[in-house]
Amino acid sequence: MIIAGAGSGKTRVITYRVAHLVRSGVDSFNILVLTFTNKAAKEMRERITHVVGGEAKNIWMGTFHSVFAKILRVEADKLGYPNNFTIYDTDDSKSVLRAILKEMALDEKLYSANFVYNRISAAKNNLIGWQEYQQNEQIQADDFSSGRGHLGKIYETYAVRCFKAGAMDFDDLLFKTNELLKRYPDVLNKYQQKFKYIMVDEYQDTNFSQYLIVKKLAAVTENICVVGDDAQSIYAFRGANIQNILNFEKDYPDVKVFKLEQNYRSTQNIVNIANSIIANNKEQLKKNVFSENEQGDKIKVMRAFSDNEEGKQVAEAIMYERTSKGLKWNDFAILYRTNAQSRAMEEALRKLNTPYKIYGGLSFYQRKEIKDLIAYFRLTFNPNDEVSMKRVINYPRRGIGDTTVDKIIVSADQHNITQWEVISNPQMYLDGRSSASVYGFATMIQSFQVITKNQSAYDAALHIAQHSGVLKDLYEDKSVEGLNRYENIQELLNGIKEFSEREDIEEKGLDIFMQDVALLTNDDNDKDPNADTVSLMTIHSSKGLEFPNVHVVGLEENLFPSQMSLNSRSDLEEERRLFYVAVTRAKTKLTISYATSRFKFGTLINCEPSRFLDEIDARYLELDYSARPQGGSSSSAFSDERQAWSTRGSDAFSKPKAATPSAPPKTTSILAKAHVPTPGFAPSDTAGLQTGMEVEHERFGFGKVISLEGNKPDIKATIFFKEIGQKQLLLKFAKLRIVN
DNA sequence: TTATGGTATCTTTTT
DNA sequence: GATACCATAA
Repeated sequence: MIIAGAGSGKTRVITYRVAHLVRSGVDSFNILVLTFTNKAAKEMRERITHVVGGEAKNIWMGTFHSVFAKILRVEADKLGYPNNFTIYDTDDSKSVLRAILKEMALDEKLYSANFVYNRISAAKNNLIGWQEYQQNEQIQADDFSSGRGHLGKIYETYAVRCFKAGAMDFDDLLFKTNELLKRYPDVLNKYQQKFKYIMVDEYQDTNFSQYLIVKKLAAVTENICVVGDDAQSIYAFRGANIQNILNFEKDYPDVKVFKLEQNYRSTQNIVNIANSIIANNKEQLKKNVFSENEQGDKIKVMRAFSDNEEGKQVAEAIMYERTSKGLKWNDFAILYRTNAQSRAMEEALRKLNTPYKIYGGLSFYQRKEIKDLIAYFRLTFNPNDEVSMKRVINYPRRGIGDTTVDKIIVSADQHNITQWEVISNPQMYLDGRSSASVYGFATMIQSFQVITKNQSAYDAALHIAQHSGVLKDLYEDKSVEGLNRYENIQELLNGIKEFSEREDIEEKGLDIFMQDVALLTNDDNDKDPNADTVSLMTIHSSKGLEFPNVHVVGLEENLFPSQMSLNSRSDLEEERRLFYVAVTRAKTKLTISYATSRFKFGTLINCEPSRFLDEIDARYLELDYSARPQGGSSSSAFSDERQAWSTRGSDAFSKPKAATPSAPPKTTSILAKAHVPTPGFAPSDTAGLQTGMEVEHERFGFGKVISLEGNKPDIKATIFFKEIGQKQLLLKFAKLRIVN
C-alpha cells in the first residue's frame, strides 16, 4: 500500500510497477489495473503503453465498471441475464423509478425519483439486496420513522423490473459481480488464477462493493498493490469509504506500507497553500507533504462582481499569461465545482477567440437524439429493454400514445408475459386500432434484428437510423438545434463507421459496439486529443491531472463549499479535500477567483466569499482586485469587503450571512431591481421599428433603439436601456412596447 | 392522439 | 435557464 501525497507520483508508481512485472517475465494477461474514471484509465493505458509497448494491450486495465461489465457479459447466464444485457445509465434508472412511483401512486414529496435512486444506490454499494433491505430492522425502522415505509417495496419492484428488462444499472455492475463471485466458487477461482497481479489506483475512493471484489480476487495470491491519498478522497457521496485503507492493513498482515511525501509537481507556495487548507480537516492521516521545487509566485486571488465578469477576468488573465510567458493554451486549466459554471467561462473564452475544450458535462451519449437512436439499437438486441421501448415506440410519431403503452404494460402483467410478447403479437392482446400501429412497430424492430445479424455495425446502424425515421425527423427540423442534432447523429454514425473499419478486433457487429456505449463518456469521442486548447472541467474530473497554470473559480459560500455539504462536518471536510485536490493540480501558477453575484436558478443572487478563502495562510496570497468592471468608479468600493473577509476570524462557521456587507456597485447595475412595467403593458408589433424609437421592455424598462441589423425573422436590435445599459435583443422573441 | 402553453423543480460531484 | 410534467384545446 502506497499512501502518497498529491503530486508525489502515484500513477508513476503503478506504471513502473507494471513495467517491472512485465520485464521480469510476468505474463501481461495476468495483470489487472483498476481506476475510477475513464480519463484516468485512458491516461494510465497511454503511460503504460509508452513504457512497455505492445504488451500493454494484454493487460486488463480500466474502470471498475468497465472491467466487471466485461466479465459479467461472459458470465451473465449464470445470473439469469442475457449476455447482451443492457446497461442503464442514471437517467434510464430514474425513468424506471419514475414509472414505478407513478404506478404505486406515492407522495411525490417523500418519494422523489432522485431520493429513491440514491437510497437504492447506497444500498447496492453496501451489498444490501432488496431482500436484505426489507429484512433489516434498522433500515426498516429508519424508513418508517421518516415516513418512507414503501422504500423496500420500491427497491424490490425496481430490481425485478430491471431484471425482467435484461438490464443492469451502474451499481449492479459491481453488485452482481459480487453475487457472481460469491455464488460460483469456480468462477471466482477462474479469475483468481487469471488476475495474479492486481493494482488499484485511488484506493481511497473504493466503496464497500468494490473493496470486496478486489479482496476476493486477491485472496489467493495476495499480490496486490494499491495507491491512495486520504486527503484526496472526494467520492464519499458515492459510498467511498476511507475505512478501506485502514482495513487494508488488517486484511493483509504481510502488508508493506510506503509513504510518499515529496511533491514533485508544484512550487513550494502551492504545496504550502494546500497544506494550510487541509490542516483544517480534523479527520486525516498525518502526512508531511513538501516540495523542493522553487518557491514560485504567490497565489493570486481575483474577485469579480458577477459570474460573467469572472469569466472575462479569467479569460483575459489566460490570454495575458500566455503571450507574456510564451505558453501554450494546453498549459491552462479552469476548474469549477459544478458543471453549470462552465457556461460563463465558455462565453468569455469565445469572445477572446481562445480555443478551449470542456471535459465531462453533458456527455455526447446523453444527448436526446443520440439516446433515441441508441435506444433503437438497444431494443434490437434486447427487446425486453423497457426504457428503450418507451423511448422510441412513439418516436418518431407513429400513433402509439401513452394510453396504448399503458395497455401494453397492463396486458403483459395480466398474462404474465413480457411486454415484448405483447408488442410482437398485438392482435392477441390489444384492440384493433392500436394493434395495427403496434404491429408495424414490432415488424420494424424484427427487421432490424435480421439486418444486424448479417451486416457490419455501420451498415446496420445506418439502416436503423434511416428506417426508424429518426434521420428523417431530424432532417426535417430546420431550426439551429435541429441541424445540430442531425450533425450529432452523423457523428455517431461516423464513430460506428470507424469501429467497423478497425483491424485490431475480430467481431465488428453493432452488438459489440453497443456493449460499452453506456459506460462511455466524452473523452472517448475525442476527435483531436492533442489539440492545443484550454481545459475546462469539474474538480472531480481533474483528479490525477496536472497543469502548469490553473484557475480555480467560484470560491463562494453555497457553491464551494456546496450548499448540500453544509449540514455535517464530514460533508464539509469532503468539500475541503476537493479544494485541496483543485489547488494541487497546479504546477507553477495558481489563481483563485470568486464573484459577488451570480445567476442561479435563472435569478441573480448575491454571493459571499467562500470560507475556504479565510483558511488559506495569507502569507502565500496576493490579492488582486485591479480588474474592475468598466465604469466602476473607485477602488474603495471593493476594499471594504476585502477587508471584511480577509480579517474575518475563524468563527466563519457560525457567522450569520448578514454580517457580510452586501456591496453591489450601483451604477453599472445588473443588480438593479427588476423594472415594473407600466400598467396594461402589452408588446407592440415591432415590424416597423426604427432606429431612434423609444421602447419599453417588460423587465429591462425604457430604452432607445440604437441600431437594427439582420434580416427578416432574425432582426437584432441594439437598445440602450436607461436602467440597465446596452442590450442586444432578437425582435422575434423580445416583448417590446413602442412608446412613441 | 397531438400540440401547446403553463408551472414546478431543479443542481453537486461520476460510473 | 432548462426541462419534465400537467392541463387543456384541437
